[in-house]
Amino acid sequence: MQENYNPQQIEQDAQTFWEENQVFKVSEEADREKFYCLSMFPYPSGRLHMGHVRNYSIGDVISRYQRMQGKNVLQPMGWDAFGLPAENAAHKHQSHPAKWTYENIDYMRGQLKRLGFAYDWDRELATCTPEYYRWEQWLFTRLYEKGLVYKKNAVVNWDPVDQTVLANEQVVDGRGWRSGALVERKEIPQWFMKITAYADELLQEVDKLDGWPEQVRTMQRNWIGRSEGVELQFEVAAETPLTVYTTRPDTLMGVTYVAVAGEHPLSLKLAQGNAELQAFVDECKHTKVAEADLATMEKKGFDLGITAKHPISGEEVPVYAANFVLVDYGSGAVMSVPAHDQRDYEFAQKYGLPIKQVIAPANGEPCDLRKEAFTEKGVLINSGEFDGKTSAEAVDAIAEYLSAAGKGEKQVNFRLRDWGVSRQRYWGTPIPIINCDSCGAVAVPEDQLPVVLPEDAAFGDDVGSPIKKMPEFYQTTCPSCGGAAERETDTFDTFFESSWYYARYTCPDAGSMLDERANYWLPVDQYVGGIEHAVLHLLYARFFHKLMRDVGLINVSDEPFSHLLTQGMVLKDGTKMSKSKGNTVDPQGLIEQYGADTVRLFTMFAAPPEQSLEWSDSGVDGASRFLKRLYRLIHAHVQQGEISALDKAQLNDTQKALRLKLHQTIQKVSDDIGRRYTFNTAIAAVMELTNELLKFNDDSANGRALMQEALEAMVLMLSPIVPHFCHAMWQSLGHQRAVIDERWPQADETALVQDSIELMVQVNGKLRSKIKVAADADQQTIETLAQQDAHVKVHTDGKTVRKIIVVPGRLVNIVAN
RNA sequence: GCGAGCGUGGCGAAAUUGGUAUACGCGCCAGAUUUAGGUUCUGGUGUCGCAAGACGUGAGAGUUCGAGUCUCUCCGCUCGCACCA
Repeated sequence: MQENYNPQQIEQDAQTFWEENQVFKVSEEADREKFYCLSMFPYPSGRLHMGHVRNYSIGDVISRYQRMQGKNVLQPMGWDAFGLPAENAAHKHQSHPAKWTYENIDYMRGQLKRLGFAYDWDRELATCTPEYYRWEQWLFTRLYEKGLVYKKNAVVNWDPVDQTVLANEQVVDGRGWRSGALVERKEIPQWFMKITAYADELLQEVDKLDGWPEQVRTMQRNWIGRSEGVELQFEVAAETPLTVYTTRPDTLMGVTYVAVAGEHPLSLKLAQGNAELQAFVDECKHTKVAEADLATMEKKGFDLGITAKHPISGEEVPVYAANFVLVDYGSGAVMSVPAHDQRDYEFAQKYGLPIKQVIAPANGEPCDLRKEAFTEKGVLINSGEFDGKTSAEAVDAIAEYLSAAGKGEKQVNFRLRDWGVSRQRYWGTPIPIINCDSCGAVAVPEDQLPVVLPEDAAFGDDVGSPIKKMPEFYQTTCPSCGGAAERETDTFDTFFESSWYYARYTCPDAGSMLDERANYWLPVDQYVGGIEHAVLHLLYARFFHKLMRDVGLINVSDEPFSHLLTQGMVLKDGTKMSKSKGNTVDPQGLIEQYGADTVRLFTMFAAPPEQSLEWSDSGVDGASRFLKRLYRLIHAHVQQGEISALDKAQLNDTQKALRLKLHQTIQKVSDDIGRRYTFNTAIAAVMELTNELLKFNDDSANGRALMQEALEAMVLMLSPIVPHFCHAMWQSLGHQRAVIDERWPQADETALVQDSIELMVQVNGKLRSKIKVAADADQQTIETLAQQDAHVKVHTDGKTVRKIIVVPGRLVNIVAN
């Protein structure tokens, strides 16, 4: 053993050992309990950032801990390799997305290996390879046959100068990020996946995901957003009736206008020959597609000059075009009740529309509609035959009335919308569809898959997808009639690839989408990734799992991830590390300076995994210092030579106290790592023990045996976190077998027995003293001892003791006045 | 706007089931070692107060013998919002 800690040497040796012995390669073993630990795969953006290091350190600690529990642990890694940044880089540098992506993968793979993560690299996959994406093309064609995908028009951000579709992040202050042109909303035909067909199951099974954080489950429920309401029609003279959906049919008699989207057919029709309205419709076109922008922009409307007939009263109410109504969500029209909806209220105030109260507070209290809408439920007024009914009664009564009149029906709605998967981009999976003038959209037959993305496409200054200008790609023949036809040149949303990669890792070389191995490994036992994926990625992956189940590829589970850990962001100076803010810390430099173990130790120690982590350079120093101290402690111990067996019966008080502390630490660390996932407190407990050991100067045979016991336990407990360090220390402590093959230490119950314990003594809830009592002291003894205590007496003298509360093993509270 | 969180020393944080507020680490102060710097080691470090003690977990209220923890109101910050991944 060298005198000084040399992380670079130690880490190289450990990694060489792991690689030569292929210790992380796993296969299915029917008689062993499996544990599938997955971290969200990275987008190969160039270099690892601290968020990756944190994510993968957490996953690695859990994997290594589970391995020490004797489980057959699968921990894979791969690349979420399609995406916009590769395309942007290609346009910028006139290079190619494939080259850029593969070079990034090679560099980042090297970084991951240098960090010593226990991955089975034989299962590595990159989603941009035809071997991967061919199977999602296959699934898509199957789903097309099953009617679970369809094509419809949908709105995109359109840059009129660059003549291209922009992602939301490419729209800055309403303008294209390159051209600076005012972005327009434009409708184009796109493919959709019927995730709404699974809305009920996706919602119901959230209840079963008890290994997920409650906040994520709530977000999923809210996102799916099941609501019960009524769909009803407002007739418009000489036009198609307007269909609206409301969750508050009890307020129906308070409708004073109807609003339709600016791009609603009715608005568009009336705009012809009405310049003012046309200007308003055009203005509506310049709203970003993002919901947040719609919700926060100024609400504007335009009187269409026509009326709609109230389905019950027959009253004619004005119809407005409004910029906040979405044409492609629901029916593109909403009924408005200003008295009982705040947004409608503000709109009515702005445009001088009537506010008609139809709900009164149930408790008879007055409500002032001069200030704001009354949005709670209550009792109906001004509602004709429905007067006096409660909101709940009125919902049924009004629904029945509408149903009988053929003007409406009760309906369950979901906020969840079908998933638009078409992207007008190059660097993605080609959508396996051929458009034929006579046969329509035809799925590419199975024997013609994969539809390979041409990697020789030319990238230059111009924006947009190059395959849209490559006849050699899109010109083809119709598989159905044999006539000339054109391929889809759109590609899939990259969420498509990330929705099933977890399953493909189980059988990365399968000659089908998945094979029987998936049923051994699935579901994922622990999934680790950023909280920013709480809704979309996780929902799409849950959806895909059910799709794969329903085409017969999976039969062991309905859900992909049984436990989920959402890690917090890495911050510097209080804000998220990002290139644009210039506050990034490159892990590479730290690894070279301190070694991988120090970087891993700091990221695990600085904060619990679900909280944001504030970066601190001096904190990294602290982590490094701890490893050096522990190294010196082990070195000094090993230098003293042979160790004899511990004689538990002959321990003195100091030794007993240290051994108690040791086994309490084993208990705590086991709980912190195994159950609580609070790695920071686990490390703190080991640090505390280290401090005790540094003070423990006992050269006796039993003292040295106890030191050996403690150091061995600490090395085992730290090995998931700083595996290279522990690999070397385990050898130094005299072991032949590698620490990677050892089991997790067990606390010795006999070491945990205590004769006496300390109790806090409070008077009226304030801490006044501490008393030492026998561990088995009865309540009467404790009460007497507490009352006799001098510090207690100061506060109870002259008062009457009313009550004494004894919390066993913790405290005594004397209530006196 | 809607949805979900967070708020504790100078800083990162701990307090797991309503029961010792600030463990562990950083920083800082003092001392030892060292030619010096760095390293390493020892001690100290919430605020006010000479002390006894009082105060103290974003603000305010409530429940309780007892509240960082539970309830309500408010303030501030962060994340997501369907084409960033």
